Amino acid sequence: MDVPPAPDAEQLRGILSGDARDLAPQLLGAVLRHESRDGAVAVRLTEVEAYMGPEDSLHPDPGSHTYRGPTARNAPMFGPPGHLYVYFTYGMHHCTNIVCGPAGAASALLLRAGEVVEGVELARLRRPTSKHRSDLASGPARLAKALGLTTADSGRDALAPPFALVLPPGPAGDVSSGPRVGVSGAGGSEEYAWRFWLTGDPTVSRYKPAVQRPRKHRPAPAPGTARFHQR
DNA sequence: CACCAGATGTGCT
DNA sequence: GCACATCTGGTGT
Repeated sequence: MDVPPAPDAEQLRGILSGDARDLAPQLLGAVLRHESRDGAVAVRLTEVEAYMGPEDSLHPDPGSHTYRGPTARNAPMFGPPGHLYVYFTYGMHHCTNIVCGPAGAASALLLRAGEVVEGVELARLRRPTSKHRSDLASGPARLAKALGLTTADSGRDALAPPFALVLPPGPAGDVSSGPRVGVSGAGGSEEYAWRFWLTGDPTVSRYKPAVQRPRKHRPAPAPGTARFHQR
């Protein structure tokens, strides 16, 4: 029985140059591996979310970090596919995306959850608070922590050492979809149901709707007052 | 299950 | 300057 050869890194990059929303189901079941000085950890992805860029005029994505254009932080999202976009949030967490789409088009898949399939001991050391093996990478910041990723890894190529990405040979299982987690405003609505997960997988993070923030009151400048910059 | 403190980079004003 | 954040873990009901 001939098995089609696994795509090499550049073929994989070609695949990843597609639309993140179409790629999401293919990435479910894929394995991302990171080898560090401390050892290797690999995660089989079970939950991802697509984020698009401002250039998608049909469906500009108000939930995306790129909605208001390029900045120093989101620059990797505008770069070539197959690279990592890692950002820091809530004062103590990192989240990891794999960049999709051709260079110049900002889109990515946020890695929300997975199953640690290699380096469970190291992942446990990195995540001492996890009580069960299924908790090790069950959430975007948990997944980044288990893989040992920080903003220092943002922009690095996920398809070259010390990283590796392997797609599943075929569909990994039934895929469900729904609104994205933690995205406030319209970007978190059913209209942007760009969260995808393997139906019934125990490592998928528990759904939590975005916290509804009462629009913070921004005092209007009193009439007659002017603002000017220090210099 | 609900609620909430934590702690700081980032981008808008 | 300051509000917000693609979240997590702990506590209490």
